[in-house]
Amino acid sequence: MAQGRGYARPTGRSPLPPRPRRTRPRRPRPHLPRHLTDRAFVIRDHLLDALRGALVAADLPEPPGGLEIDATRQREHGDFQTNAALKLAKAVGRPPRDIAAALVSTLDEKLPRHVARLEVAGPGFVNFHLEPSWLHEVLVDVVVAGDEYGHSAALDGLRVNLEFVSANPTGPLHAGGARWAAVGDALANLLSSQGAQVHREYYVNDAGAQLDRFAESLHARFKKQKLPEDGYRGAYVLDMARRMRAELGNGLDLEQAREWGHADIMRQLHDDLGRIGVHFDTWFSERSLHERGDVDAVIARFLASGRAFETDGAVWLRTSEMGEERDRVLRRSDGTPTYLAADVAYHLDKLARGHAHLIDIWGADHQGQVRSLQLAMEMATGRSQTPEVVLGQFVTLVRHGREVRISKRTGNVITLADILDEVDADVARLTFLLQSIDTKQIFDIDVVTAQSMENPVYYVQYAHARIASIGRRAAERSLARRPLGEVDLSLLVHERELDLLRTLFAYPDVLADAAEARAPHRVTTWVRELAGRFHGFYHDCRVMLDDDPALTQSRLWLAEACRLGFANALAILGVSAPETMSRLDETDDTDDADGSPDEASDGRSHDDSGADRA
RNA sequence: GCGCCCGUAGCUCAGCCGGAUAGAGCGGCGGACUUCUAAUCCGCGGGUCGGGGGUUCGAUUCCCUCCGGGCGCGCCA
Repeated sequence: MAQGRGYARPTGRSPLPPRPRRTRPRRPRPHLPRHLTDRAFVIRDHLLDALRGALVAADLPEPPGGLEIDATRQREHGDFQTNAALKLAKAVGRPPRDIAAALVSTLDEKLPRHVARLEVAGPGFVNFHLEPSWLHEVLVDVVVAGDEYGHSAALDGLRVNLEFVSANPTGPLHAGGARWAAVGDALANLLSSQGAQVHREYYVNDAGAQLDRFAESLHARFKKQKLPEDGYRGAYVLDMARRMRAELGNGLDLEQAREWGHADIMRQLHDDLGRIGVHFDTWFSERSLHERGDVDAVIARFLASGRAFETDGAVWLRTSEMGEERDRVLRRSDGTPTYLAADVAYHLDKLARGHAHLIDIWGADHQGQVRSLQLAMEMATGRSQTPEVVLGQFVTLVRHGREVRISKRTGNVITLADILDEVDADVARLTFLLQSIDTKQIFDIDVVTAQSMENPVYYVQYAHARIASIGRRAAERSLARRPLGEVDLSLLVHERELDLLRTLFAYPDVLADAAEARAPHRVTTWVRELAGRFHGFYHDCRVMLDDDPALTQSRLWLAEACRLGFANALAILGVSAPETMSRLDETDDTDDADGSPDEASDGRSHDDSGADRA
């Protein structure tokens, strides 16, 4: 990530399109006393400095690719390790263990602060075993950073426009769209944690034929006529027709049905997204682009600049000049602009509104559009890789052990609202954030609902609630945390305690890496680990000890540091951090009750299920 | 045919820009509640990291190839 300070991070190929790199030098935000992000690297920089000194003293060059110091994976290997000797072996023509031994003996002359001992291990690693004191400093860092713990200024001030969901307004949001809602919102939080100014945006495709067809279906239902050939036959259309009649009475024409239907769907989308805590800054209407003439203007500009040409009454963008196999149509021979033309106009508008970096989260079925849009944007602006498109794989809904696939067109879908009727929003959100968006997700309704007591959400929330509970107990005893400066943190030496601190130490890296990789699920992975470690600590280490006020104080602070970690990570994921958990009784007989087949998937459903994927 | 994603323990998935004996949850078996909520903790069993090459001191991780699965390559959105 961004902290390429002191030690080199090789610039590897990322599987995703290039990321905005921090262009300005890191400058801490003024209102923050001091970031852990900055301080956490102190230990590594400190060790690197020492190591660099040892290299010089031993008359060794910097290893190719730079010096690296990493946290070890196994406790027996100490706290940090360097592979410097391994990397140096070939260049210097000496066995790696010899080099490592030389480094160690030099370092041994004056052990760096916090270092207990050094050793040569394995093929030639140098392992740093540290005193727990360094972890006690981590605790201080966490507490000092408070709510901003782990945050960074890496993207300070960068204006990011993040478009997600953007499902067609032809039906309620289904489970597929819900995944992008959870992921997009968490990604927005994540980028904000790195200092970016993130604008959440939903593109409303209210201009195309899809909406016409939907309006026809609604009107047909309303008039109890048969549906058009490729109409929308989902039950929700019937529902809507019923409500429309109740609200507006009989005798509506198609245009009225269209307007009412559109407004109603928009309200549903807004409400359903609100139920899982997702709120957009802008709902951008595609129709408005056409009405303002932006789409025509884009086409005219391409024609004027010679980047487009007219043949057989259609306008083509010369993407073949960009190394593509074929050109792309901007305006059909019937005079109507293509989806691409509108999309270009839309993304130009985002730039014009001052957003420096554009990110779109789309479902994998829209992959075919990525290149067209990016090339067209490059031809219009000279900027490549704009927008950055994050593609996510589908959600497969499973119920009663069977995959259920149906599109909005052909029948019912399991909507987000349906899911939220059975599962609380926290469970839904975290479930969507459990795994990488590169893998298709199996959303098993029965597992997510019935088995909720073993859900990771509760595991994590319970850990947070336990901390709150300790706080309440402490308050009952009028036991308050004393100022940190008066507390002897060196009493924290239990392996459970140190594990917690190591986990907290890793958090700034996790956040920064997750943000850069556009992978919010990594935050989920981290917070689950923190929860696991906290439960272990809680079990083995009693916090409030009547006969040991000093240890009690340091453990209260440790618990507080953990609380900050939970609150912070859960906030990024958009999951609540409850103070209490309602006691689990034997009351809920987890039976599966209902059955209705369905499925859904799509991301930026420019169409929705366009041609019936089923 | 070409492109993108995936293929890790019975199941669902982590494993970050290569690092030293591959992790978690669920499921199975066996333990721990007079003490801050046992929605917890501890132990056991379980893996040719899809197959095969290559790069490297070192590959689950990078490259090539094959197999399997998902998705995409329109004057559709």
